Amino acid sequence: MDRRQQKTREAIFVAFTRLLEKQAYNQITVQEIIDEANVGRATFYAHFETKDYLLKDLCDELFGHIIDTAMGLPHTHYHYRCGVTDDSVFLHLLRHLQENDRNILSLLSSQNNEIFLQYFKTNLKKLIKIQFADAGKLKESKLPEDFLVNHISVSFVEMVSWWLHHGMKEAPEELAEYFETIIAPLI
Amino acid sequence: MDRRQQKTREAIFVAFTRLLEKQAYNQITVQEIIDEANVGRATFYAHFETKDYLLKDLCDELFGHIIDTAMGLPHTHYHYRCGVTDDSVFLHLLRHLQENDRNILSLLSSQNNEIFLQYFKTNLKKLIKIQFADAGKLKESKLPEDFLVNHISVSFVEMVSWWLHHGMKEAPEELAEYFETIIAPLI
DNA sequence: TCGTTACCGAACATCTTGTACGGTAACAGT
DNA sequence: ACTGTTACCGTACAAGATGTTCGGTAACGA
Repeated sequence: MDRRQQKTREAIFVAFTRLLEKQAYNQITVQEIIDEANVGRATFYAHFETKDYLLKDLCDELFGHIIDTAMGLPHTHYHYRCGVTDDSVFLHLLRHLQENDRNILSLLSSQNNEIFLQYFKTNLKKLIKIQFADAGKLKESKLPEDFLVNHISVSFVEMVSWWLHHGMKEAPEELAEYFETIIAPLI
Repeated sequence: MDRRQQKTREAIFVAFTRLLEKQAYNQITVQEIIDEANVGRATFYAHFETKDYLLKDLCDELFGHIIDTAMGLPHTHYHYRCGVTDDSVFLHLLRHLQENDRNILSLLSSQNNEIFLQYFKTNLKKLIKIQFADAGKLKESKLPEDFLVNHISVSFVEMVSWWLHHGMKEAPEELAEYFETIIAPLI
């Protein structure tokens, strides 16, 4: 890919991220983005059809990356005794988040957090569905598998949201235990 | 209050709701709202400062109503045996939802559902916090009370969301049992 | 009946959006 | 090093949205 394209795309992402940390998504205009990114108007539209597509592409990069690395991990045994094993996907995700890769934490705790939490959930759901499908873990439960996958994904993401809004006082390991407590009885 | 004001306000709410069922919130313009509601431009701005405030007022009416009626109920004993008692707040809410009061279901299952789910969560959290504070139920748990209140609220609302997106096949009673299954072990 | 007030409709300046086009310079491949 | 390609810039533009103003009309409550 042309180096010029890469730079422009990156500049727009960075500018957009900076704006998202300060303002509500709805209030951000394309004009502000191109001013902040210092690119021409036509250039912006050559890269992204609309502001919404820019958001989508940004999120695909952010969460695609996180989930993909988690995909590579060996599948965890969730109800393995009472504790959380060291290679738990969830603990891995929490640690990964704590590193604030690509300012993902700033976005997840900004006033636009709902948008990003939604993308997070969607991607996490895929991950969990695959993990459970491979492991064949949920057959025993009385609850529909689909319901359970949804519940687990949502619970995790919302726990992260809660964590952020309380100053991230807990260590990832402690949070993982919380999660174990609320999920383990179900599987 | 002047009857003219009531009618205008109601007309705008109805028009706005109709639009929200078809379009994304971001795409809806004030122009469309006043066309659909058949009111003058100046009139709209006399009632609502911005589109965002209109949304806020609408949600306050929708969820304020639902939660207020639930507030009036006697507090439920959640871990009362294994079953859900007939006067469970959650079952009450589910039944109330099923009646589709004020088209709240259309909004909760529209493409704008995230917005409304968020308002739902916020209001439900208040309700649960009060119920638990009065009953003093959560003292025994290892989890922080705040975390637990959040988890319960979020789980309920997301369960409703799941329900809607699957065609509402389950009866409220059945859903209430699902909820009991995922929450009861915690309290 | 009468003073008040909500509404209408039109006009308005200002901003945003998305597109178009010619000129310039960075790029990739030979 | 040369050359054709292509991404970018700057400017301009039409179309439409926003939020406000103002005088006239009619519904309202007392």
